[in-house]
Amino acid sequence: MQTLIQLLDEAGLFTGHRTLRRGEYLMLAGQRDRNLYYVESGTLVVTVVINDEEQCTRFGYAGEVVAAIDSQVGGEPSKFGIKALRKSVLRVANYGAYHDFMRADPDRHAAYEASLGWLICGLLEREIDLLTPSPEERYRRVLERSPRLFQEVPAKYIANYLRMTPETLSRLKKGAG
Amino acid sequence: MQTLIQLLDEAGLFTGHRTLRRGEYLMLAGQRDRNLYYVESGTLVVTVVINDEEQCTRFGYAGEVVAAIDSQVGGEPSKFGIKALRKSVLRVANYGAYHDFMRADPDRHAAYEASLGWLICGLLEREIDLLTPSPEERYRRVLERSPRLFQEVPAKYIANYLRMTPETLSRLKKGAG
DNA sequence: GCTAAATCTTGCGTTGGATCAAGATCGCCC
DNA sequence: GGGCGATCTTGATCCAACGCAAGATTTAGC
Repeated sequence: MQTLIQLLDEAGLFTGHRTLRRGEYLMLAGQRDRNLYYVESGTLVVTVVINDEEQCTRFGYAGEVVAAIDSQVGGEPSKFGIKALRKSVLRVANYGAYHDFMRADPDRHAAYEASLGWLICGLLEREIDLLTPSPEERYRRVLERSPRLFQEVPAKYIANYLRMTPETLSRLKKGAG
Repeated sequence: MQTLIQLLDEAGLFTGHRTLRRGEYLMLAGQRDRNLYYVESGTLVVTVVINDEEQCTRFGYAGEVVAAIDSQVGGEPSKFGIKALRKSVLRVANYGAYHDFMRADPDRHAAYEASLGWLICGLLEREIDLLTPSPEERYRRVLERSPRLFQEVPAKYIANYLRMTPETLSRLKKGAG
């Protein structure tokens, strides 16, 4: 079966590559970004600044697609920034072109809508994680669902993502294996 | 301009009414529900059970539409329950029929996709609220954006929604006007 | 309108996670 | 592969929010 990325590639939607060093920003909060990025290698983090603190909202692993979703929907500058956690190589496509391409064919259109549905389910899951009162419970929930997170992302980002300090996460790891 | 509800009504999509007493459940978590509900009057709360505790994830006010979104997308039983906070009257439509109706016409289809987009933006906003570390800040963020919440929903539900105890919310109200 | 129940407020003791600090370890870059 | 900055661990202290309880107030239902 053909992957989405192969499909986009054959359709000539990718306009180029982008290489990021560790710590380099793909985009800053407050900017309008009209692209979609396929992560060929590396790891990205999507952040939002709350009270002058950078908070992690999700991660982009190799093989995944990232974009400033809120900016594509509302047309406004995005609230989110995206930063490379290590040297990363991305393929770039225009989001509007992707959008039009997906809507041009009934099957692709259905796939596009399905992807929105999964995105929504992911956000609902994330909301449940964040509503979970105990740090240990949050840790265990996410550990079970996203093993990749703990393999590829430095602990201090995981701690921030889990709404706790790095110290607390470190103690949880020790206690709960 | 014609509202979405008028459109659905004229298309004959509403199959009936449902009246709920205060405290009565429209649906329980773990059930599959294939309907969409228009809130004619009253107020609903969407909850999820975490560690035997009911947590509020959002509210349904008069004039709004609620549904077990995750259940419509994944086809699985929903993680969410929906309860009436007061006597409420709903109009009921089959979600699949609504879905097909919206996809049958290009304009409606575009409106349907736009509604998914706004849903996503709302969930992103909610994530930012929940990531906000200080209870006072969370209170002020939501107060500014959702005045209706504080008019129509008992404080203990608001406190739960804001990830704090009713006591803490009560003290914040006193302090911050 | 009256009554009962649910909700909200306020005070106070407790505590879990934050903060601060110091040392150990990791891993990136040259 | 070695040096060094960044990250991670561990311990000690602190404080903001929680939990409990009791009284005031509101609201629902008859």
